[in-house]
Amino acid sequence: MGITIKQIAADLNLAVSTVSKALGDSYEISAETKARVFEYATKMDYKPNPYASSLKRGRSGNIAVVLPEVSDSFFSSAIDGIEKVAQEKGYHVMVYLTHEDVSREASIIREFRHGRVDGVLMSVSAGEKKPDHLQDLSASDIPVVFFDRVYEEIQMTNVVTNDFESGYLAAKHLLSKKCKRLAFLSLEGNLEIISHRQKGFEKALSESGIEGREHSIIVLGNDEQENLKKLASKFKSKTRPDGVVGSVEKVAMQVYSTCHALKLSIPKDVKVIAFSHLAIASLLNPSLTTITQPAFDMGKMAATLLFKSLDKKGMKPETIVLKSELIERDSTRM
Amino acid sequence: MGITIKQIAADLNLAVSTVSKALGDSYEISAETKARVFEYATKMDYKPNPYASSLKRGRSGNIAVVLPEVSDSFFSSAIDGIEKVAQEKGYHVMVYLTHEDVSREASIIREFRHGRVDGVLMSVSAGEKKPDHLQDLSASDIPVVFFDRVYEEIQMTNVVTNDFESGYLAAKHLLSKKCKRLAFLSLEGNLEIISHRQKGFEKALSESGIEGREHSIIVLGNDEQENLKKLASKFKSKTRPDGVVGSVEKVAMQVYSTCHALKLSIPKDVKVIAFSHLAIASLLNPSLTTITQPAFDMGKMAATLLFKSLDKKGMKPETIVLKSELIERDSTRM
DNA sequence: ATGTCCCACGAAAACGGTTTCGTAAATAAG
DNA sequence: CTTATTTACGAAACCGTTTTCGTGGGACAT
Repeated sequence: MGITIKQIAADLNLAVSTVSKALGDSYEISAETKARVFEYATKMDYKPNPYASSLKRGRSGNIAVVLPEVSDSFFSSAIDGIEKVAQEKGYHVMVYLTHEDVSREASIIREFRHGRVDGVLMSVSAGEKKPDHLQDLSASDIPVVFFDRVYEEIQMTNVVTNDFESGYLAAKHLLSKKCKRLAFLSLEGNLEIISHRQKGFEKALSESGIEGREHSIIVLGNDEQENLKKLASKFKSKTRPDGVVGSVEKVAMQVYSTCHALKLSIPKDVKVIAFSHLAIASLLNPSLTTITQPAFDMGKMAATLLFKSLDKKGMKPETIVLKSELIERDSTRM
Repeated sequence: MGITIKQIAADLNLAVSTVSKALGDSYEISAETKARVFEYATKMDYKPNPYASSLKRGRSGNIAVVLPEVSDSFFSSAIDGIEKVAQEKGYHVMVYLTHEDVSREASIIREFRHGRVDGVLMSVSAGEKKPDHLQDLSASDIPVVFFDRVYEEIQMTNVVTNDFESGYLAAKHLLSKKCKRLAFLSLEGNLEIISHRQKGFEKALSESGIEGREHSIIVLGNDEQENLKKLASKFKSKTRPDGVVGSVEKVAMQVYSTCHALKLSIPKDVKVIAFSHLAIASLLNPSLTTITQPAFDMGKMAATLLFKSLDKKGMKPETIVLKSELIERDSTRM
C-alpha cells in the first residue's frame, strides 16, 4: 500500500494531526510547515486511505448508477455522460444492473442505505409495481436522481424527456404517411415513461378522428423469443398493422427481425418509427426513423443534479425535461 | 444511517466484540447468544459499515473495470458478464472510461494503488505506448486481469480471443469472394490485439501468393470526422479496395457510412467483414458479416479469474483464449 | 510585571468495525 | 479437594483519518 499520514508525521517529526491539517490546507498551520508536508507527501505519492476518510467523514466519494441493462445504447450513452461528470468531480461510479428484475433492484438498493455510495442515479426497471424499495430509498437521507424511467409517485428529482409529446408526434408522423392500422409496441411492467408515450400516441389517434382507422397496443416483455412469436402472429394476421411505434429500442429491433423473417417490406408493408438512441439507426436496413433522446446529456444532467444536491442537502425535487428529436429516415418514407 | 454494532451491543447487554464475533459465526460464541444476536440484527436490518470493515480488513469489496468506452457493444456486453459474476460474489463494480486517452488511463490507475478497489479488470486504451502505469499496476499487490486489449509485455492474466487466426480467416473469407484489393482498417495506437489481427490478415494474403493482388493498411483514429474523410478519399481513388476487414466495430460503421455517402454498393463494390459484437449486425443495410467475439463470456471469464486470484494470492498468470466466430451475412456475399 | 490575545502545533477522541488477549466461570482430570 | 482445561465472553488495541480541544510561547496592551 501507499504511505500513511502517520508515517509522514514520524518522518517529519510532526504530529499526525498537524500533517492532516497541513494537507487540508488549514489556517492553523504555518506556510512553512505546509510546504514541508506538501513536498514530502507528493514525493512519497501520498493519497489518503479512502476507507479511513470515508469512515470519518461519512462520505464515500462513490455514486451508484442503477440500470435495467447496459446493452441498450440509450443506457450506455447515459453512463458515458454520468461518468464524465463524475470523473470531473472526482467521484467514482458504481454500476448495478437489474435486468428488469424488481427483486434484484430492491436488494441492490437496500445495500445503499448502509453507506458505500453517497448518491444514486437510477432508471427504474419494469416489473410489477413494487415501489416499497423506491419509497425506502427516497425516504433515506441519500439523494437520488431518477432519469428517463422515473417513478412519479414519489416526489424526487427527475430527468426525463417529452415523452407524451414524442408519442404524439410519432403517431402523427405515421398518420401523415397514410398508415391506417397503427400499433404501439409497449413494454410490460407499468413504466410511466411508456404509458406517457402511449397516451401521446392515443391522443394523436383520437384527434385524427377518421373512422376506419384502428390501432392496437402490443405489450412485449423481456423474453426475446416470446416477443418474436407474439410479433410474428400479429404480423401474420390479416389486420396486421401498417405502422408501428416502438416504445423502446429493443422492440424496434424485434420488429425488424420479424419483418425480415416474414418477408414484409419496411416501409412498404409496415412503417416503423421507434424510440431509440442507436448511433447506427441510419445504417439499418432500412434506415430507421427514430425519436432520439439526448441520452448523453440526460446522463450529464442527472449527474450534475445529483452532485448539486450532494453539495447542499435539502434541495427541492425538480423535474428537468429535455427534448427528444424525431429524425425521419427510410423506415417511414412513402 | 443504519444501526451500528455498538448499538446492538448496548441493546443486548453484550460487548461489542461479542456481537462482532457472533455475527461472524465465531466458535467462541455460544449458539444461544448467536441466535439472540442474529435475530436482533436481522430485525434491525443491520449491515456492517463498509468503510469500517474495509479499513480494518484491508479489503473493499469493490473491483474496477477500466475500459476505453462503453458505447461499443463489445464492451457493454463484457460489463454485463462482469457485473453478473460480481453480483454473485457480492462484489461491487466501479466503471472507469478512458476514451482512449492514455494519460487519463494512467491517472485512473494511479488511484487504485491506494485502496478503493481490490482488483482490476482492464482493456487497455490505444495510444502511444506508455506502459509505465501498467507496469506499476502489475507490480503493485493488487491483482489485475486484462481482457481483449491486453498488454503482453507484462506477464499478467489475460483473456483474449484467437485474433491472429480470426484476422487470417477474415482475409481468407474475402479472398474466397474474389476480392482483389484488400484493405485492413487498423486503429492507431499500437494495440497488440489489432496487430495480431493484422498479422493474420497479412499471412492470408502472403499465402494466397497470387500477383495482381494488393492490400493496404488504413490506420484510423479516434476522431470520427477525420476517419470519414480519410475513408472517403481512399474509396474515391481508382484503386479503392473491394474488400475490407474492420478491426473494430466502430470502423466498420464508418465504412458503411462512407459507402452510403459515396453510393458504393456493399457487397457489390465493396465487401465488408468486421470484428463486431453488434446484436443487430443482421439488421444492418446490408447485414454485416462479422467476426463475433464472445464478449459476455469474456467478461465472465475475466471476472472469474480475478476473483480466483483474490481468493488466493500469488496465482500464476495465465492466458485464456476464447474463440471468435465468423458469421457470414450479406455484406460479403457474391 | 501581569494579564490577554493569537499563533502553531500536539494529544486524544472519535468513526465502526475486527482481532488479540485476558479472564471468570464451568467442567474435567488428578 | 486441588489443578488443568475448556467455554463464553469482555476489554482494549488497532485500521488511518478527521476534528475537537488543549497548551506553550511569543506579541501586545495595561
